[in-house]
Amino acid sequence: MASHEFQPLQGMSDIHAPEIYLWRMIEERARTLFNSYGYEELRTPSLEKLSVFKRSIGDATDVVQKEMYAFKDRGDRELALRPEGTAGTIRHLAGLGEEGLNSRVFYIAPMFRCERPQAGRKRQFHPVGVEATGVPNPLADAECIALQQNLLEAWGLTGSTIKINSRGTKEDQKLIAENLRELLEPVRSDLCEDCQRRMDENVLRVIDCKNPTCKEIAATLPEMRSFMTQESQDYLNTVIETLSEMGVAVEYDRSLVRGLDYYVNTVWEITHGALGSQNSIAGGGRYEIALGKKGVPGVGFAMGIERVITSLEACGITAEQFAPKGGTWLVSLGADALIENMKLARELRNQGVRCGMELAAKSMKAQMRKANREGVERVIIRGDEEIAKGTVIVKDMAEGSQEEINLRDVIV
RNA sequence: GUGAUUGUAGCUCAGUUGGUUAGAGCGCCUGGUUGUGGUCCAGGAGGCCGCGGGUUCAAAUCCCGUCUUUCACCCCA
Repeated sequence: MASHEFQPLQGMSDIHAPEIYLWRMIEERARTLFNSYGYEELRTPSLEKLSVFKRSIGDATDVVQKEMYAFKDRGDRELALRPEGTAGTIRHLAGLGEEGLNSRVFYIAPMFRCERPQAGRKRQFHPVGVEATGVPNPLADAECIALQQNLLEAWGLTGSTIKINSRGTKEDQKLIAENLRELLEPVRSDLCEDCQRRMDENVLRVIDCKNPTCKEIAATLPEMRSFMTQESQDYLNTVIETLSEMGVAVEYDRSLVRGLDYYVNTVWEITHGALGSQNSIAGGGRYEIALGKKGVPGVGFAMGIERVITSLEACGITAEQFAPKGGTWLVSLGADALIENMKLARELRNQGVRCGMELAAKSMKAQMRKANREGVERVIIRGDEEIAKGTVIVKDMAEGSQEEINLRDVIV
């Protein structure tokens, strides 16, 4: 492990057993649930034209400006590894014409961001996300959040909180920004350095600054929604009320903003206490993404599998619980038995039995030790005697008992 | 990008103020009489002490660089 010759790149990891079984559980249950909601799986390329991300995520966002793996290929084309899933998904859907403007798709795929790794942040990370396109409808937003709630339940994850807010329409956002700047200007020098910068670049972010002084100042500001049109306020209220009807608990959070440019109206976030500084396991929201001539309206979310796993582990859910166990181990005594067991293993495996055997000539003791470590339920022992008689010895590993039976009785 | 932090056997870690052949536990392998696991006992294999420079008679130990780990800021999943 010390030699970096065998290490993956910084912030990237090999996902192997037993952890992989937790990944598979998460992915399988997500696919099943998405299917029940009528979502189709979509796999877009990991590499896209840089412009796909610039236009949808926002040219000025940190994600685009300093976090993307962007480069020119041999043909001098500007490309980037996807830093998130929505842009590529919408690129695909927009290309479908009318049909794409009313679709439901999900993805489970690696994304890349060249940042300094830290708890809950890898350079290659794996969100599971959904996108539902269609004209803005608060019921669609509510259903999307309800789906997410179902997903958490399916995984067995408890102790998370769903926070919700609205950023209003694009027009509202302009008004909000203007008003906030005006209100903040007199106290500009009291804000932290970052927030003074944010005032010019992205005022909304001042609202969710962690700095105590900024927090105090933010608390004195009117809620964002007070600058929105009545229609926008009603939209948010309908989402919250619908969720309440459906029995999904959400928490209105006036300081929730989220960073990507494409968000309009509803935005939400799911946090979990086990996570540390990067405490959000999921983010979502309604968006309006301009690609080509038309804007694609939709709603969606992304949940980081790495962060979900950290949260699950805090709930006492481990990968070992999902590791395959049981099955049969074949012990061979002598060269003939080895070949005979190769044939028997094949038949058992064809029947779906998890079946293993040592392929090299090893002592019986070594073979039994291996069987024990594999955690199999039974061991089948064969030597020259048994082959001559057409029998096998079957040993129950938990009981320690064994009996000799006919070979043909092994294969049901 | 900024600021800390880590790096010694497969894994978790010891390694004293620089000083002989670098240790432990777990794991692994082989045995404990003919073909029987999990417990026990005995033995064994396995280390460019992250990498590259430097200081020194002497470096795992001190200095510099580099890569990596972990954590925080920024930002986000």
